[in-house]
Amino acid sequence: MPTADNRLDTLLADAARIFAERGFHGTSMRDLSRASGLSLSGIYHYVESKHELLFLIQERCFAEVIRGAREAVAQEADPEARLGAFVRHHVGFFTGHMPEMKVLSHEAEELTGIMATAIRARKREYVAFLTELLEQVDVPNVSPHIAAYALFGMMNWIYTWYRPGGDIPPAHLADEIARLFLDGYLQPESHAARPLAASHGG
Amino acid sequence: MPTADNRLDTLLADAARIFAERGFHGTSMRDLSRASGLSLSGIYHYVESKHELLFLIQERCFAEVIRGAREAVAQEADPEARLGAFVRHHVGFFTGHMPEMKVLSHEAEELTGIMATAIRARKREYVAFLTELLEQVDVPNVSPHIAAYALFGMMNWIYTWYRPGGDIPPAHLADEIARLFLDGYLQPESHAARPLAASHGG
DNA sequence: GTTCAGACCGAACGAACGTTCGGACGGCCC
DNA sequence: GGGCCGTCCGAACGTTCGTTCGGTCTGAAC
Repeated sequence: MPTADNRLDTLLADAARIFAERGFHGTSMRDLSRASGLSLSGIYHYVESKHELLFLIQERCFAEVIRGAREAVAQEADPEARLGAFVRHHVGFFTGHMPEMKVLSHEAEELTGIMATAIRARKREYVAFLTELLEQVDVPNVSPHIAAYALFGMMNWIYTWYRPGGDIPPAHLADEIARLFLDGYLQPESHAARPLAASHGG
Repeated sequence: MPTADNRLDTLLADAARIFAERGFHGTSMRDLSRASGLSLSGIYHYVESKHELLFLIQERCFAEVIRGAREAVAQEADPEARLGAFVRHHVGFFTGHMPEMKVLSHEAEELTGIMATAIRARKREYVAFLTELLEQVDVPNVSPHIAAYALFGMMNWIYTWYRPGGDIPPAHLADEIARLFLDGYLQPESHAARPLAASHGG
């Protein structure tokens, strides 16, 4: 017998899965009814609108990924290590929550009004957090602004090609992306052996 | 007096702009009618369906970006320089054709059947081209497969944050991304002065 | 002057959409 | 046992959707 909270949780999980598969506009409330086992009108007992479903998925996902990132980064002292921890956490979280993170990445422009404002604030918070980490690593002539968005691009693009359960383990993907961003593709030997890149064993 | 070819060209350009603004599913044929100056039924004189509009935008865009990439790469002999040329061309093309490239990146899963097959073939061709360039740069312990998608992520994510006409010139963005991918964020001095990174003046 | 094809439009089609409404059912309180 | 609230549903609402149909207009061909 499901509690009210559980019911909303599973409804959001189902909705995230279908939104990820067919897109927000490509999904009908009838699709969600079929997927969740609730009737069409029954869904409206838990949310006020289709847009609120999208909002709740994005809001909860942002809250969780931001909290996890702060925890992961707090365990490192060295600026480079903190940066590496952020990347590995983000990629790990992404591969572990593909539907929600795809909905977060791909349906970023579907909300309007107060819901859009709230999500934009979360996004600014998360981007600012990464930007600060980048600024604390002292490198000359590099824009932390561009670097932040380039890094998010490397990481968020995952949803377009990566399939969990394939032949790339999530931890390996996280290490590769962290190493690519920090050391670059040309990867001089002097850096290939850095503790950061080697700490997860390749 | 517009010729038939011109009319289709401007229709596709208008459609790409609106698709980029509101998304494929978020755009109605009535929106396109308003934006193009054609009547609702008049659009169907040029295309058979809304999906064919999307297909033509994507097919033409892929053809153009692939042709341009081959040209740009052909002018360099050194593998690293060819890789850099690919990145700078892709980013330059992206910033110069934002609506079409956003539609290409963001509406990649909306087509079905024979149209989807054709676009997927183009995509495979383009990804394979970059993968070959990556393989010709001899670096140990790096997966060209992951590197290709990471690089496309850095570059294609542009549409979510970059605004042409802002304070980042397209050429500067292209240089920064090329440098980030090749040398990494930590960018040791030994590589900061490499001819490739310096060739476009930073 | 008639024919004809290409370019284009107004009005309408059936289907699908998000949402609403009135009510049914079951357990808890008094 | 009667009232009540939370949970959930079937049926329908009005709107919007992609697409179609029957037509008009223009300019070239003969």
